[in-house]
Amino acid sequence: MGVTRTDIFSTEQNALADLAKAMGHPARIAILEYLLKSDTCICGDLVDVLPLSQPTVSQHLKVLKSVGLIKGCVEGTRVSYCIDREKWLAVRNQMNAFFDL
Amino acid sequence: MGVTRTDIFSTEQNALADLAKAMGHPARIAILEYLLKSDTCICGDLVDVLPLSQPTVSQHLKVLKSVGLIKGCVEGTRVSYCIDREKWLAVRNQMNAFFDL
DNA sequence: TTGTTTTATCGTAATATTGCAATATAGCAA
DNA sequence: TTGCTATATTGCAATATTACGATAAAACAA
Repeated sequence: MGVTRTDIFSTEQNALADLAKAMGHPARIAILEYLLKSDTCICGDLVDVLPLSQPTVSQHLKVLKSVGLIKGCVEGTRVSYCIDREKWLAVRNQMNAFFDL
Repeated sequence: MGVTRTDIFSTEQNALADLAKAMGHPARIAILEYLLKSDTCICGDLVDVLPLSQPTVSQHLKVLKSVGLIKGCVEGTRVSYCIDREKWLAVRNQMNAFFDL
């Protein structure tokens, strides 16, 4: 019915699935790659770099933020996003653990 | 419009996103975990193990097979699925490379 | 104050996903 | 052949996702 049965799975299974889902769009992969490269954590540039509209980029950023992979730092009128390094390492370990099962 | 703009991203970005997307459902995580544990690569049991209908399980298996994470081995009326170990290692490396960027 | 810039949100249309009942298909047994 | 078992496919309804134009909100400049 278009709705995922999260209730019948473990917290860990849902968490891993949510992370994977957030990474399950090429635009979000591109955004993560861009943020990984630029430690300066620029945001508005993403709209220039990606051939997507500003609302669409904003939407993708929201998805990535919702799972904690990135953080938004407000700086005046601008919001500069950056990788949440702590979460990033945690997710890396989570992925490693899964693929080493 | 519900349709992902794959054309504006690289093959690598789309490939990684497709893999993540396939992993982006708790039922598919559960299926992968089950197949990782049972080297005997049973299939029909998945329908008993998971509180999902047979068509739904079959659908999830199809998604995992489409990205190559699992293989289906026909054995009479039964089809026993198993992890594609070669692909599994490749994906693990792909993920590692991404998270080590 | 009024403008400008930047980002977020709203509203909407098109498409995708999820889940299941019903049915089809394939292999085997009798 | 018929019947049984196991899996795949079809069809459908409900919901989710994607994308973008329009607009709102927030901070700053003049």
